[in-house]
Amino acid sequence: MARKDSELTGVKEIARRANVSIGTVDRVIHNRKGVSKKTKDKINAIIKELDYQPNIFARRLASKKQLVFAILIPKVSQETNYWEAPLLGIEQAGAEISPYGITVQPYLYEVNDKKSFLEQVARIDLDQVQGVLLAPSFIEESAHFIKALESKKIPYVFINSDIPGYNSLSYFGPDLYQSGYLSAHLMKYLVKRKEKVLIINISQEIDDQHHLSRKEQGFRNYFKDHKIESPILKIDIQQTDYAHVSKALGQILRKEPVAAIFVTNSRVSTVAKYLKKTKDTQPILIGFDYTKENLVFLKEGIIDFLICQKPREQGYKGLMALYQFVLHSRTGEKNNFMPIDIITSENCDFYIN
Amino acid sequence: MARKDSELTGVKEIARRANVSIGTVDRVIHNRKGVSKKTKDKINAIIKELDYQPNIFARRLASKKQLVFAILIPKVSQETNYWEAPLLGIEQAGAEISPYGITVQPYLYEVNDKKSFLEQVARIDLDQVQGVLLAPSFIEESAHFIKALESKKIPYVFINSDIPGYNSLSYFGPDLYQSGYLSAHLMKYLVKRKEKVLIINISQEIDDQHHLSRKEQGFRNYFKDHKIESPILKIDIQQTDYAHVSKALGQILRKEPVAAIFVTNSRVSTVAKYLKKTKDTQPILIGFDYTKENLVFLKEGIIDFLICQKPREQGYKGLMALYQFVLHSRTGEKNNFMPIDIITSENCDFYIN
DNA sequence: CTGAAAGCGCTTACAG
DNA sequence: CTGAAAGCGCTTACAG
Repeated sequence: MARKDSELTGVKEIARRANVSIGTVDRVIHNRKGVSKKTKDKINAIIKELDYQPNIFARRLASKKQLVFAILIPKVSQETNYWEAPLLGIEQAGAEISPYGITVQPYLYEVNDKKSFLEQVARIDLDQVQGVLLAPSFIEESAHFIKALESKKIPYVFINSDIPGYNSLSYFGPDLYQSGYLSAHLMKYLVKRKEKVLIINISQEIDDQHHLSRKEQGFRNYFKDHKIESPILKIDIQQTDYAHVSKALGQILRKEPVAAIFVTNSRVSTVAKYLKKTKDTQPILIGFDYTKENLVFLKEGIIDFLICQKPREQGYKGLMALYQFVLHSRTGEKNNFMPIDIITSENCDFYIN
Repeated sequence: MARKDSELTGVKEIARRANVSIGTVDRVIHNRKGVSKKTKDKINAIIKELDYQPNIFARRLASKKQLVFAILIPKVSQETNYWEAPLLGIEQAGAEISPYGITVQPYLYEVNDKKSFLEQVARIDLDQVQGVLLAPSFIEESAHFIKALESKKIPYVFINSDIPGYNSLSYFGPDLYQSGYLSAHLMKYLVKRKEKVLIINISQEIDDQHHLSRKEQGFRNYFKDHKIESPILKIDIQQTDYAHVSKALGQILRKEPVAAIFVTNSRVSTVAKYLKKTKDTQPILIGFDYTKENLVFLKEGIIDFLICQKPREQGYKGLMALYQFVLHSRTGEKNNFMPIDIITSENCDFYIN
């Protein structure tokens, strides 16, 4: 039995109401050119009126082309295996969405190397990419790339650190300020009144905008807010290799013995390595991330606390957010702050990224 | 231009090779009857040889029927809002997979009421259901239901507690034994040598197979393994209302003052309520779950530690596992133990289910 | 037990 | 600027 006209669904019903062919409807839906403003407006009105939701099965079946998501994050380096976890999460999400015709293409840069970041960016062909998941480690270089994405209307998601003020789809990672603030809260329990505390930033890139600075601010503000009298020293080390770090540490620690040290990133293991070699009384040591190197020192008792923020989940959820948006136009929360997990030698064996 | 025969894909290629129609191929793929063994075997061999993966877009487009997943979990009760979290996770997953033609039907039973469990089970029409997500609170009653599922070949996933020995697709929840074990580890730091510790089970159903017993075993075994000399008392309270619990507590605590109490489930708030009213020295109190009631007592310092195991994630991941299996024949890990999070008044505001 | 045909709701050339 | 038709890879009656 033939369907009544009024029961048509989808493009056919739209076409019928607009008195055009489904081809024209398709053109309007995809914002392709070659449609008069008049018919375009008419069709759009009907789409709105019907609250038309395209059938994704039909769409993906008819259009054989794959969607490509580019992943721009650091590669695992000799210094740290931190970036293994996000990649695992991304791979899992990638496997789950691959049946929907999505291909994930990783572009991995050296974590300390702006040039390598730019090289990877150059390799991405934006005409072949429908979404980007990135860790914007280098702020200026990222800004440039993001402009290109926005002009092509390619959606992008930040993980691990964000750059406020951009129109990213969403962000999955720590609340940097808050994680510094919580570290200070922990610190409060561990140092006595007026004992000195040292903040260490170890990174090639350190400036006021930078991610590490936001953690430092959180840390300092906790001390301010709670009127803690311990003086805060601070040192920036812009060469990340052990030789440089140990030299810088030696200089300051010989002059200024401190009760506790707060390292603003995963490089805490480098500091631990130095402390282990000195026989002085060991200061309390707090740092970031569940890396292989850090775990060793945590279990040895050199590192006291690690703050960790679900790196694996950042990758997984970040990619899923991209998928939800590109395939289903579904947007979730913009800022997704990971829980601030406190890892000690006692609970580290149970930790799940 | 006509395609070369060898380029056919999917059912058409299978049909060509087997010298049958695609209708017959479809029958074999779906194990429908009415195909001679001979052709069936031939087709199955070809499917295997080609490693044929059905195109889910085409499948879902052609077959207009919805898939239904039944959710069988407790409803939020007056006594505890624990089950709110899993339901939220389930709803989120449900929203994400609804574009794929999946409908989620909740069947919520009273957490303390076997009859209500059976009533909900009776409401589920197994001929209309393609998967089940359940919290098997009542062991015998669940066993019966599971048998029905297995005879109909309906896949099912456990959350929150499992029943070992069944052929569930997977389990998302605590490692019950381990969470008892970790609780004891915590306890070790908090009680002095030879001080008494009290274990409290509050539940209508308590027996050797039961979930609570497995936590208790873990707890006891930690003490054994580590030769901790504190004597362990234990009490089972099978009426969960405050009147009964407080009476039972009064009886034992008047006779036997204890340094610490371990409540094996979320009912710890009932114990806290009692302790708050007595003016005796307060024992250390450890229990389970991030419920509204428990949080109040945690912040007041009556409850010292809450063990929490991501109830929201259990629901989300459980439903996703069902979806992955039913739509993509993808199976993950069978046992998915949630991390054992330790919540204190210090970090409770940062906790994410 | 098996086949031939229609149709699911889109996209993609191609024709005008 | 627009339309008509073929086709994506399945499932679903229906016919025999």
